Amino acid sequence: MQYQSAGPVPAAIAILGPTGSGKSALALQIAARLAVEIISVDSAQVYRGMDIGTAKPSAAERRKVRHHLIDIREPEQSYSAGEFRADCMALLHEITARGHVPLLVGGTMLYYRTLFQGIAALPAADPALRANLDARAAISGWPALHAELALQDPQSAARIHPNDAQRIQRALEVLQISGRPLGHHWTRGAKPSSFCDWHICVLAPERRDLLHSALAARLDAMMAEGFPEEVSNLLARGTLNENSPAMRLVGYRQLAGYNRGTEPLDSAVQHALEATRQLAKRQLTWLRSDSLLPPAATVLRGDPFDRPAMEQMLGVLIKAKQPP
RNA sequence: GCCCAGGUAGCUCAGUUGGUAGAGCAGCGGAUUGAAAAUCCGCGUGUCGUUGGUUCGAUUCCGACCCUGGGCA
Repeated sequence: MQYQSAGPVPAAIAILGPTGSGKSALALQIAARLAVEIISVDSAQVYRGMDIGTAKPSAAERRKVRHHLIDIREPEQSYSAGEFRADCMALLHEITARGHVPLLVGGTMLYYRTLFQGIAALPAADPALRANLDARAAISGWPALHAELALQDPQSAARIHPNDAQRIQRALEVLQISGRPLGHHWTRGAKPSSFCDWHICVLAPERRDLLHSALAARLDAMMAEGFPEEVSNLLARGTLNENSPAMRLVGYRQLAGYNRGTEPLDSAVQHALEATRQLAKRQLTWLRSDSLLPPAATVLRGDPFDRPAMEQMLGVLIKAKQPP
């Protein structure tokens, strides 16, 4: 609500698609014709020093077009969907005030969801509390904590699977911090998405096999650019372990095994590729879901491997956004 | 050439004392509210190497052949 008084309703463009579907390339084509600033909607590109494996835009590209929400955290830190929403809302207004068009580019669909569908006003994560819950789970197991949740917050317990450690932990965390179940907060916090006039480009490959070969080629290129060195540099800091959010990222997690000597390189690379495909599949599931996009948006869907379709999408978009 | 061990799902393998088979991984589908590139859930028909034989019935037992390892020559 507080954003309605912040100025005119921004008109923004958003590009969504699975990893490797050419979001950045399309963004640069748009940037060549419109005065845009890019907002990265990517939970991995927030980390400094994690460039190759996150397919971050190059220094040259970032010099050409202003990018936001890249390199805003150290790999030891965490970022969150809630923080993203707040940061992004502020940027939408700042960029609009500068007379530029905000261009959102990324594949972190939960972040988009917080923008398009709103997010409840929930207490932030509490590391000490999480450590405490982890310790208890190590002794009695997550199903036991799920049983405990069932007593205090039956609604959440019914929704969350007993094996889903992360969500059980979050539900208990919210309960302990606020004394209220998750559902209580949900009914109060949701915000509408009508603060923005959205033009949304959805890149949805028709053929999975083409996406898979693009992902393989991109991983090869990352390896040639020195991805393993990037991972060993991160591990050399001595401050990261397998539970750090940054080291759970696709590729980094698998190459860390190679770096520690527990896995041969070819096998680590193969597993990294598989993890990338699985990520793309989950992103495509989001794109098929009807709980992601805002109801009132202008949505353009296209197959990124279909050149004419992409040209047409670009043309429609430029025409719609060009000032008269 | 001989001997031994294998040949079962895309891969690695289990199993069937004869009644046509199941795990892990991969893959596919789904969920997704401050870790989301995370986390979790669901989905298993495959000439059981080929071909003969025995049998009511063979992937299973027997023979031959083919292929892959290893050993001996």
